[in-house]
Amino acid sequence: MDRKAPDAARRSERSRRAIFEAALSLVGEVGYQRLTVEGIAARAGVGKQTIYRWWPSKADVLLDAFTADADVEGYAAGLPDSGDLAADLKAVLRATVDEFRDPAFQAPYRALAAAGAADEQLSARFVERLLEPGMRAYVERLRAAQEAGEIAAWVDPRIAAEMVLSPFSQRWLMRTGELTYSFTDSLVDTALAGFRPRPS
Amino acid sequence: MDRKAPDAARRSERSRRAIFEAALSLVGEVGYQRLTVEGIAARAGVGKQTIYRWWPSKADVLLDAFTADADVEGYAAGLPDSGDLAADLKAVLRATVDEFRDPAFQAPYRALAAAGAADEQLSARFVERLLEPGMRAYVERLRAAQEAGEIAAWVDPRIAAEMVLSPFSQRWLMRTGELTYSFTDSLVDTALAGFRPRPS
Amino acid sequence: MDRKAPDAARRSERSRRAIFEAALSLVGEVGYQRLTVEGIAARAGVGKQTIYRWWPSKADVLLDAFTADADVEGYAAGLPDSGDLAADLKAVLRATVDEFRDPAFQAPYRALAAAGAADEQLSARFVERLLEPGMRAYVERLRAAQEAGEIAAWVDPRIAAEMVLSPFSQRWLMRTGELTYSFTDSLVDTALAGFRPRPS
Amino acid sequence: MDRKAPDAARRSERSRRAIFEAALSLVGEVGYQRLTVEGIAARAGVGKQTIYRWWPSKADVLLDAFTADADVEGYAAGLPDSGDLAADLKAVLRATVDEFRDPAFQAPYRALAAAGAADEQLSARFVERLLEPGMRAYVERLRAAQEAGEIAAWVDPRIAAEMVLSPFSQRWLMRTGELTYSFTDSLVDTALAGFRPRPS
DNA sequence: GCTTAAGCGAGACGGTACGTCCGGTCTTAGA
DNA sequence: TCTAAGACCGGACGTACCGTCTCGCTTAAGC
Repeated sequence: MDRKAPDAARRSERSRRAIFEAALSLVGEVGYQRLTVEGIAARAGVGKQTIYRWWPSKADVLLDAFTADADVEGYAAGLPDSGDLAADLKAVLRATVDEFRDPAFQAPYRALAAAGAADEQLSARFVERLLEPGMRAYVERLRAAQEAGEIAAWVDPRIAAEMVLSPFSQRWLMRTGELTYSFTDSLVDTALAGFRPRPS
Repeated sequence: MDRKAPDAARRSERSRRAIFEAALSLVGEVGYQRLTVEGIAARAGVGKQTIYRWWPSKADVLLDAFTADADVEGYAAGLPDSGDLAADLKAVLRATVDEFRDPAFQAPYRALAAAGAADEQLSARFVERLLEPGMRAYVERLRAAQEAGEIAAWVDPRIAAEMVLSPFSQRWLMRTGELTYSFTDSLVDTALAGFRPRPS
Repeated sequence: MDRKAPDAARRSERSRRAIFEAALSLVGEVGYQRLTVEGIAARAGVGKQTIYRWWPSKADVLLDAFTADADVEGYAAGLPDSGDLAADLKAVLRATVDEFRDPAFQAPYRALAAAGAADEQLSARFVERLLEPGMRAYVERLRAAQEAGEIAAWVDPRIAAEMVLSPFSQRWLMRTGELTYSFTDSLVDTALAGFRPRPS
Repeated sequence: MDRKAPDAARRSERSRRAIFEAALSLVGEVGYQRLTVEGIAARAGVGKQTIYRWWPSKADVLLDAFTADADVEGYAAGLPDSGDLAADLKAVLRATVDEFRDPAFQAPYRALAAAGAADEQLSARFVERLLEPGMRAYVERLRAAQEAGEIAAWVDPRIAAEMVLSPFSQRWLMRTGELTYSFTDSLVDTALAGFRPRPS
């Protein structure tokens, strides 16, 4: 029930891209707090109204900008399955450590996470588009391992996935600890040790 | 490094308390984004300068307000130790679930977490004063269990604590899942299953 | 030299008028010292920025407000010339006495005079737009009288005009004496007595 | 009916002088608008309350500071009387031109005049202490000249004095013209020409 | 000479207004 | 009709001073 739905067919692709680039570069330069719609419009060479016409807030611009860049990257293909669960998880997590250390990736992602933590509406979109697909890939890899007998039947793959991923996310988001390969390796080892099927 | 340090001995305790109460009630009513220094000052019956004299930002006001209220509450005493680790962890986590559902607690805490996620300076204080003491209590309870032989020697209590706590924190902060007793119970059971000493 | 010149073509005439009316009514109610840009904006139903966009200070708002009202009124037409110089000057000065006793006229005019006395930049505009046109009208009427032989050739009309007008202005501005018809009549009589061509 | 009259006997002469010096130097450096009580107190090394205890406003401080310096200077002795009225007036006015060109004199005097123009209460004190004594000296010199037969009996010395002095004051205060010796000489010549007793 | 009450330097306090920044809406001209 | 541009109303920012107040300290007067 918006005032009037703009005609998407007539939308300027050039402006859309310019807005994304401006938003991503600005969030890296000045941070999310000082990222402004006016600033984005000015750098993109675009009128403010062109932003407000298509997005309700700077957070939504950033979310689209970020996913437009990154949506191919994703976990669409799922996690690798070499048959060795521990090795696969460690490899993926080490890659993730690298990714989260890249400032160009970190700045907008952190901004979105922080904005999502504060805004329930936004967090729904953030989770759906960024967090959930990743988590699902882990859950499915764990389920596959379970079917292959690598993991005990009583283990809930969702809980297991969260036990591996959340300590990483938390350390990164709240800066409660360092993000090292040894940390992620330990996470995998400690978790999998408990999930192995028991003789008993 | 500051322009000039105000004289803390002359500080008005009345104003300090009024500011805390105003900040906590306002953040609950209007949320963090619309929480303003002006609004706090107005509700507290205080000049804006009295806030700016003692705190650099609304986030710092809120952090002090929250910890002034809560700093006795804390984990200073450590987690209970009944000898039954699983029962103790479940009880504490269930209490935490209740706490995080209380709007009066949740609003300022979430605001601080979100602000900390975006601001490195702030997150250092947030972690030190709120997150780390809680985490340490878990780590110590786990270490005690390890010494009592309930947990295998190879387990790193810090990693173990994060595997129990972070999934909870992450679900709450990012709203990636429900916070139920059954969730926290599952976390404890799944984690501890893997940590038990093995016969082998 | 300004940061960026606003586009005068897009200016809101409605806002401009509302600002003038607010400024003039407020200066009458609370005086110049307590006249504030915020107060003007509030009464005019206008954002503060709309004032700062077009005027550098409250004094400039008032100057424009006053002259917008009064610029037709003025001495554009010159002083009356009935052939009887003394009568003409007395009539005009008596009218001026009445005018300067009207609070609606006096409040903004006095405010501008006081602000101009303190601020060289402002006084240049104040003199050019308000004082000088009036003075010029007197100078020209005196010159006409000189050509008509009513005034001696050696008299400098500018000096003569100041000798008639300045005592009046000074009494009013500094409150050094009463503004009565008999005072202005005396001024005219005393001055003209000396300017008459002598038989000698 | 003040709250409580402070005990003038215990007043600190050192502070009083320091305040005067600070006020006069500051008004010269930053102008009257940006002259602040806090600034005066800081430069004088004095508490703000020490100023508010003895003066109701910065204008009153300045008025006292200025007259404390200048009250000997004054016209207490009256104008010189050499027997040649024109010469005496020209000499005094030329000296006054010099004085009003001295920045150390001009800054506080202009500030007081401007503040007095805006504030009726203050202008009463300003006129009484600074303007009126000067004017009275002129009136008396003119009366003496009248008694000596230099000026016609019908001339009102007060009007005559204002016709000589006010054009000067007005030019200076409102910056409506230059302050030159030739201007003041012309004023004297033009005025006195009219006041001479006539044969008729 | 000792007490005590005032003035004093200092500066925190509740306020008001400043001039700036930006949010989100609206208007205009151009493509 | 969408766009670039930007004026508009509104409201919060962080700062500067206002005039009041309270704190110890110094200091002169009166006991």
